[in-house]
Amino acid sequence: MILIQEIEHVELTGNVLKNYRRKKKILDLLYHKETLSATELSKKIGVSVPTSISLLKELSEDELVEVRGTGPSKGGRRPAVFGLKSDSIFVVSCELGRYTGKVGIFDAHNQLVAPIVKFKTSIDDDELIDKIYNEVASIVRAKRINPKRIYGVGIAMPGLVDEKEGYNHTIKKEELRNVAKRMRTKFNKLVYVNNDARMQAYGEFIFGAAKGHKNALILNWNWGLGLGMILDGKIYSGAAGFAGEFSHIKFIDDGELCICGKRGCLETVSSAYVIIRRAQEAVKANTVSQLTAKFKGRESEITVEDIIQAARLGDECSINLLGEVGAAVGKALANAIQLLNPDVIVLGGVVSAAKQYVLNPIQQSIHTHSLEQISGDVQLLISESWEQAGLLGTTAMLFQKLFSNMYN
Amino acid sequence: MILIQEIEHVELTGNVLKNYRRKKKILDLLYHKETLSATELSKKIGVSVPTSISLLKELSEDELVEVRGTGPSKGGRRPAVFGLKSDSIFVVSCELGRYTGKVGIFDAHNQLVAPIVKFKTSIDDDELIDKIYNEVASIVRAKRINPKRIYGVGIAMPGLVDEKEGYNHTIKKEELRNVAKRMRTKFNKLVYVNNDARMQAYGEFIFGAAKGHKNALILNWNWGLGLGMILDGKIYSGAAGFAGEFSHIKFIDDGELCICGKRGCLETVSSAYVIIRRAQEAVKANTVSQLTAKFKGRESEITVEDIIQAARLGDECSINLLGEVGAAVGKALANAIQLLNPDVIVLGGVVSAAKQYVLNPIQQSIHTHSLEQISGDVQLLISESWEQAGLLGTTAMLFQKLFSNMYN
DNA sequence: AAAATCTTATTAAAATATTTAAAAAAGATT
DNA sequence: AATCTTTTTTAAATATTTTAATAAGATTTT
Repeated sequence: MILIQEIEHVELTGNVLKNYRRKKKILDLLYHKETLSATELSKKIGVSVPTSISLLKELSEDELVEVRGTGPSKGGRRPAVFGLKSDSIFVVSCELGRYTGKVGIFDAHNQLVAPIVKFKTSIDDDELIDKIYNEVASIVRAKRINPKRIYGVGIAMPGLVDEKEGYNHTIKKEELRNVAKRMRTKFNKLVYVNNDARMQAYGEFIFGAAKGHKNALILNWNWGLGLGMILDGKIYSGAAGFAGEFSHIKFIDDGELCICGKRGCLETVSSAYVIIRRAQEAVKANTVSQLTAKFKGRESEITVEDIIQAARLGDECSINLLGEVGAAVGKALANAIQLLNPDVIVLGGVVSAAKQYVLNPIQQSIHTHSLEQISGDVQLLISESWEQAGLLGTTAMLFQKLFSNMYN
Repeated sequence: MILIQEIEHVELTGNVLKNYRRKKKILDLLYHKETLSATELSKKIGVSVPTSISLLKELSEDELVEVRGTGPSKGGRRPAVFGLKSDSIFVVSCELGRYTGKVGIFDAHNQLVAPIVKFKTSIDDDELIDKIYNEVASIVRAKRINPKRIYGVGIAMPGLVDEKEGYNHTIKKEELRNVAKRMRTKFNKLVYVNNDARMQAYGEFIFGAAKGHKNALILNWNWGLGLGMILDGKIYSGAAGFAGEFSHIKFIDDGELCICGKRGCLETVSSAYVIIRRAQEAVKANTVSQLTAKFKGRESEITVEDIIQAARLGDECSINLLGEVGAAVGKALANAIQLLNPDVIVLGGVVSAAKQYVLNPIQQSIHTHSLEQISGDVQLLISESWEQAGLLGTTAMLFQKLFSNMYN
């Protein structure tokens, strides 16, 4: 079975290597296109039709590819179209938050084989990998999946993650930082680790609101503000994998002290935490607000959702609060737009649920702070599938790694 | 002759196409590596040694490649090494400034065949293309170059340039904006047009201070501030080709009115023009300064070089002036660092000649305004070959286009 | 509506290209 | 000088493309 060699590090040469690369390329093309005919494939991989057909025959024998009916024609015999075989290639994708994790098994059509499983954990959890493994094992048992058909495992996690090394610099215990290595030891599969905002960005790029936009900024607006960037159609990670640290962009000279040790970071003005704190303060100060009526005396229970809900019901205090943080984020985004000239910006995370209450001030702020020629064509959207974005991004990345030719 | 087909748009198929691609790949590898053996090439292009040798034989017959001696060995027969033939492939590179242009003919070893020629022009000059053509023609005559051996012509020019279309949106007359088309009509060669800051960035990346750094920011600090970005080893242009508009990043709320119509752009604080104006004002106000002594009554003659020169001689007024603009640029760069996590920043342009008088305040400012983890490893350098950076970048880009496989 | 014609896909066989394996050449190392 | 290594060449084996033939369906004509 051809894909396994990626793990076993078998050195391929000559014709065997050529064959292996071509097959991977076919799998990759089918992963992205769903179905293709032998003729189309022959053009895309640069071989003649007979060769293309013989490669497809071999892939069918490996049970990786199957005929999925006939395609359309514009006046001739209709072609047989090929696609990835269902139930033959799976990957495991996991996304971690501050206190929880979720994991799912996906097939080559990016479909979940069972509902996403949630569990309590954190990036500093000693048993993180074991927990993931156990959750996966129980899905595998329940759905009677052949474990050999699982080809890769990926994690999207908060922190300063170096994708190449699979290293999370934010994990406290030094010996636990090499996440990729721990995963490989436990699963013995292809492993991929990256930052959550970047994987969400990739998910939105491949399947969501940023689909088809080669230059997209995707903001994960939560307790921090993580900016995932798709530049020239690829995830951008920066020199050390630290790109997109939007949270700690200097926003106000001599502003409030931030957890990072600097003053006036964007995070100190517009994180979900700050929004809640400001709402709490307003309630404590008896400001006229629906929140005061509802939460007076138990301010610590206020959530971002509550504030958004109040805004929807016309609460001026909440609307103003969301407007102010929106304007701040918009100003910061304007700089990013000026620098990167994206064609779309997608908002995700708890705060983005506020929709027009943050969209409008952001849009306004972008107009004020950047050149019309550059920002004029930027679409500003809210993610419609943020729950799955990170998992789907990780899945797509795993398949890409699986089907890519590392040599070249 | 194989390369000409790129211009004639001959549709290649099957083995002919395969052969053509492989030859291009060999040329590309030799352009970047200077010399390679048949064995090394066979590995890099994925064919066996006999095939590699036969391809090299064909390229030799086309006079594109030649044996350049024998390579080293670690205990066996020494390999013949191949390289691009001198005097057989040339390109024309042109760089425009606000009021002047310079042009040179380069061989495949990136060497000038004659000194750079300078001439007066602007991007709005009706006869721009004719002027370039005539300058090239006279070099061709003087050096007896076979015009058929010139395979491409490139221009690096100021303005909002869309690289894909070869369109400069900043040119006033609508009908002159399609620069690539005008060039193709006149020269009938492969044509490449891009923004000057981006081409200088590419030059620094391939040959200069940013060499080997896959994520580099290169600042063209002149009348405007253009930021050329190398991200993941490629020039980054953005969705519409407008990326890197550093000049008009919002820097001061409700600041000075900028030519772009907005207020408080970085350009209004730290362009070469602003530096000169502030020096002039200081002289008019009889500030204690070497400049006052030298230029009182003829303030309009002050140049940036004069200010830098004064700073070098210890003039406190000039040192402070450069320090202030440096701090401003540093603060803006800090945001870019936070977003993009580059591994090197290179400064070029007239103001960068001030060396430590701007470097130190920039460095200081970066430290203050960005996370140590991200900015800690960033090198801050001054270009040592800015005069040629744009031309060399354009040259490298032309060869890359020439040797790349457009289909794929 | 059936037959003829056109298009495109697939298969088969011949022609060509490429790789593999073995031999020869050239130089390095012992 | 003998042995080892690596490159280059050669010839046999294999793979791939090309060309031609066949198949299958679409379109047009009768």
